[in-house]
Order: sequence, then C-alpha cells, then structure tokens
Amino acid sequence: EHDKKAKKRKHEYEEDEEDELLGSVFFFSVMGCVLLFVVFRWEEERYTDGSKWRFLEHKGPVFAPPYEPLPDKVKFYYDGKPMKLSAPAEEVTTFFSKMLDHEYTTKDIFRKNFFKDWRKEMTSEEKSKITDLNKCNFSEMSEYFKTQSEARKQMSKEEKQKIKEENERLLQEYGFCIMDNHKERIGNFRIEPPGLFRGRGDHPKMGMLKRRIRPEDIIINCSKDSKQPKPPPGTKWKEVRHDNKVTWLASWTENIQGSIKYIMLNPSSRIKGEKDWQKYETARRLKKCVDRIRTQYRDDWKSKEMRIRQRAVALYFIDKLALRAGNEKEEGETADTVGCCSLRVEHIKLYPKMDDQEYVVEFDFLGKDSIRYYNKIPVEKRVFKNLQLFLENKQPEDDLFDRLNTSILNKHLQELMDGLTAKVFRTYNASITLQQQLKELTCPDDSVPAKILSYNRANRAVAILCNHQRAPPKTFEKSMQNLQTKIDEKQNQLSAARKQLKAAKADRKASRDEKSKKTVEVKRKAVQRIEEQLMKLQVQATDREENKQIALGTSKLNYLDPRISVAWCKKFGIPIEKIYNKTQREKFAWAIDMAEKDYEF
DNA sequence: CTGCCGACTTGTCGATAGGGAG
DNA sequence: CTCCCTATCGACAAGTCGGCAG
Repeated sequence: EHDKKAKKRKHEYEEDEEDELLGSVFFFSVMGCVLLFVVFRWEEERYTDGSKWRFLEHKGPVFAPPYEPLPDKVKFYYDGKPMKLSAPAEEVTTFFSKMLDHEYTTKDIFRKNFFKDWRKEMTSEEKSKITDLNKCNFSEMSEYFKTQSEARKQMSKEEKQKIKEENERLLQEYGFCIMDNHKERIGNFRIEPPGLFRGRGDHPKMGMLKRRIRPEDIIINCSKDSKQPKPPPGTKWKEVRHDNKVTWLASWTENIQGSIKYIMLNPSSRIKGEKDWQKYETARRLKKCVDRIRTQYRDDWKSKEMRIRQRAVALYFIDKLALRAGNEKEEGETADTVGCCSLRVEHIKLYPKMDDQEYVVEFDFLGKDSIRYYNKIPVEKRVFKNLQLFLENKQPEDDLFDRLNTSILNKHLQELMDGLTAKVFRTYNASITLQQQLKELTCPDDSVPAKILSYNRANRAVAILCNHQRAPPKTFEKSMQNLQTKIDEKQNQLSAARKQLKAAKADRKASRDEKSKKTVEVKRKAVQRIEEQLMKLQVQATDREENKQIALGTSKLNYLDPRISVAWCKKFGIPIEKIYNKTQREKFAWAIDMAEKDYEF
C-alpha cells in the first residue's frame, strides 16, 4: 500500500505542480483496523507560495577561536633584528609563516597583496619600520608552528579523545536546527577562520587578508516564533530577520570579493533533497524534448541573423560537450577562466582537415577552478563554417560569441522548455550517459566486483564528459606498486594452493580414506577463495589505473540521477553500500526510497 | 540592456579518521 | 595493538542564474 501511495505521489509530483497538502502521518480505518502510514519527508507537503519553511530555529554559528599571541621566545626578525609586533600585525604574520612551504608565497602577486593587507593591520610605528617584505624573517615562527603540529600528532589517546568529545558536543549543540517538523543537520555551522586568501589558478587577489568574522557581521535568519540564537556575551548580531523565502540560517559578507556567504543545511535535509529531486525531474523533462531542441538549433545554424547562429552553435557545444554556460566575469577580480558563452577567439583552433578527420575544432581553455579543458572534436560542416564566420576580423582576445551571453541564451532556453537553462544539459547528458553506459557494460553473469568495475567505468565516462579531472594523487605510483606486490603474492599463494590440492588429490587416490577426501575438499575451497581474492585485487588495480586522472565524486554527487544507480543496484543485486557511502546514502535517501529496479531516467 | 546583488549549486583539495594488514 | 593507507569529510572557492534598479 505504501509503495502504491509513494508511486502515486511521485506521479503527482512529476506531472502536476499543484500538489495537495499532506501531513507526516496518516490514519486510515479499514474494516475496523487502524492503519498507519508514515510518509517520508520527501513526500510531504511543499509550499506553493515560494516560502521554504514555516518554522526555523537554530543556535547560530560557531566562531573561530580568538587569536592566541605567540610565546615571547618565538621571534620575528626585521632586517636581522628581533621585533615584537602588536597582536593584530602578529596574527597576520602567523598566517603567512604557516604557508612558507607553499610555492605561492614566492609569487609576486601573493607577496604584494599580503604585504599591502598586512600593513593595514600594523601600528603606525610598525608601518614606518617595516617597508620591505624581503627583509622579514618568519622562520622562527614557521618552525614553531611545525613543532606545534608535530606535537598535536603526538598527543596521547586521552587528549585526542577529549578533543573529539568537544567537537561532538559542539556538533550536537550547534550542528542541528529545527525546520518545520524536523531536526536537520546543518552543513557548515562554523564560521571560516581568518587567513590569507589563496584562490584557485592565477588569482589576482591571492595573498589578501581574509578578515575575522565577528557577530556584528552576521545576519541571522529564523522564524519569529522560534527561540532566537544568542550572540556571544557582549556582542550583537548585525541583524535578525525572518525571511522564509530563503533557506539560509545565517549570512555574512566576505571581504575578498564582497560576496555573501551562507550557513545552510546539509544535503541530507528535506530542503536540499527536494531541490535535488526537482533538478533531475527537470533534466528528465529535457529528455522528452531534446530531439526537438536539437532539430531546432541545427536549423538555426542557417539563420540569417548572426545572434541566432551564435546562439545555436553555443548551444550545440553545451549539449555535445557538456560545457558550462560561461557567465561574464569582472576582469582583474578573479582568475581568467571561461565557459561556453565567454569563450574567446584564442581558445579555439580550426582544422579543416586533421589526420583522417574533417572539420576539427580544438578547444584549449581554463574552465571553472582553472581546470584546463582540452579537446579536439570533429564537428559538422555547418558548425565549422559558422565558427570561421564568427572568427572573421577578430583579435585573439575578442569574444567568440560576441552577440551572445548567458542571459540571452537562458531566455531562449526558457522559451523552449519551462525551467530549461544551460546547466540542465550537463545534468541531462551526464545522467543519460550513465544509464546508457550501465546498460552497455553490465554483464548479468559477472561477479559483484566485476559489476562494480562496470559501474565505475560508466561513472568514468560521465566524468570524462564533464571534464572532472584531478591531479594524480601524490602517492599514486607507490600505491599502485603496493597493489601489484599484493597481486604477485596472491599469485604465488594461488600456485602453492593449487600444488597442495594436486597433492591432496593424489593422496586421496592412493589411500581412498575419508580423511584424504576431506583434505581435498578443504584444499579445493582454499584454491577457490584465493582465486576470488586475486580476481578482486586485479579488478581493483584496473579500476585504480583507469581512474588515475579522473575524479568520479563530483559527477556522482551533482550530476547523476541517483535513482539510476539505485535501480541498477536492485536489478543486479548489488548492495547499495558498494556504490554510495554513508554520507551519500543520506543525501540520496529520497532516491533509495523511491526507485525500483525498472526505473528509467 | 547592463551592472550588480542575492541565493544556491558545483568544484577541488588537504587533513584525518578509522579500517585492515602485519 | 600499532602502523599505514586510503576513503571520507569539511573547508572554502567558484560557478550558475534570476531579479531588480537605473
């Protein structure tokens, strides 16, 4: 009954945006029996007026511990002479000295930004004395921190246990909130401590001081009828508001980019889970009309209007290559990275012929997080001709799509399908690829580890599509070697076990007694077990090798409809724990509950 | 239309907990 | 039980996208 109910509700969710309201527990009386229905959270009411909750209560954020001045024996030297710094100036030097081992502290921009911000924290006296970063010697401080972290590692079990308990206490007190009728885990209830901003890639602001956040910087969001969080003694919140049109519990403005940071709920929460579900439903709606959209953009390649041609070619890239939309960015504020709409002439090369292929486009640019996207793909002639046209009379630093931006593109997409935006294509193509690859790669007769290898390969296909690369782990070669050693050992074990089996068989032939018969059985089992272990190790080695430069996590967490994986597990009898770890199972609880083995994305 | 803001998702990476081998 | 190693998790950065004012 419950399944039926769940399916019905699923149906309603997918087909009908106007949903009736339900409570969390139902009582039905059938033939004198009282039946109780527990309704899962993701099947509960959703608000239709844009509000996200009715009741919200929490304890506010946890602040970074205050600065502890260095012991007097640890000295900072300027121009070879020891110098005692004021606490604010000293704190900033500790950030720098902790980073001394990193290459980026040698970079000009980093040093320049750091020095500029450091000087702002100095007293006027310090300011007039300290004028050259190169004359600063932080090595004693650096040594001190290294010793400290060594000491932390050497702490006794009891001390470590104490710290753990304290963390647990903090988690219990501040890590949860009540939203509507549920206790929910908060994602990041700790305020980021001050430090030096690093940024990714070639960031113009690297080295700047990320300042300490105080209660006076924090806006609290909770419901009027809740017990409001108390600021630390002697302080005040910047503001307490009661805005139930948003999901965050607290926010503050960060000083590097001037952007707002939020405290929000954990992915396991109702509010995040529902949104996630919705995202995949939008992608599934795209599945239904993607053919039509593809026909249309191919048609648009022939348009009389330049802007339409550009739009159509960009959309083709977004669809075929799973590129990101590519918003414009303020120059000099962030690293120079691009997405589809912000591609520049210098980022592509056209080859009318390359090897045995025609109309090849070579992409080479830095995308999100300054991860390089490099790809050579043959495109259709019409796309190629259009690209040549777009490139005419342009400089390398000019925009490839000068008549297009993400806002124009998304407005167009919105007209093609309700809720359609550029990023939906990434979700759609990722999920459909997983489903199709799983179909292709899974052999029903394979062992469980072999099936999991197939799953990872399907996952890998998606990660490659989305360009989720990673730097090979520093210990990669070594751990590969270790694994190989293990495999070799297993192989030796196996041949030894086989020899023993053979001997046992011979013995049985000779003596024909019960005992020798038993020995044969035991030895046979041993061989079998070792064979299995060997196979497992070999599969593991293959998997790891293929995964060297590819990160599976991001696509698994953000792009793959979890119901595909759940259905696959059910279909092939794979325990879900083999695919999703604990955190992931919590995040995807909605999918685990609702997907059957015949689920189709 | 443009720039900016606000909210929310997506992304990488390093620290570390805890599981398994010896 | 200890040590080693890796999977996991949190930190925090960097995207997307919609809305609004001028």
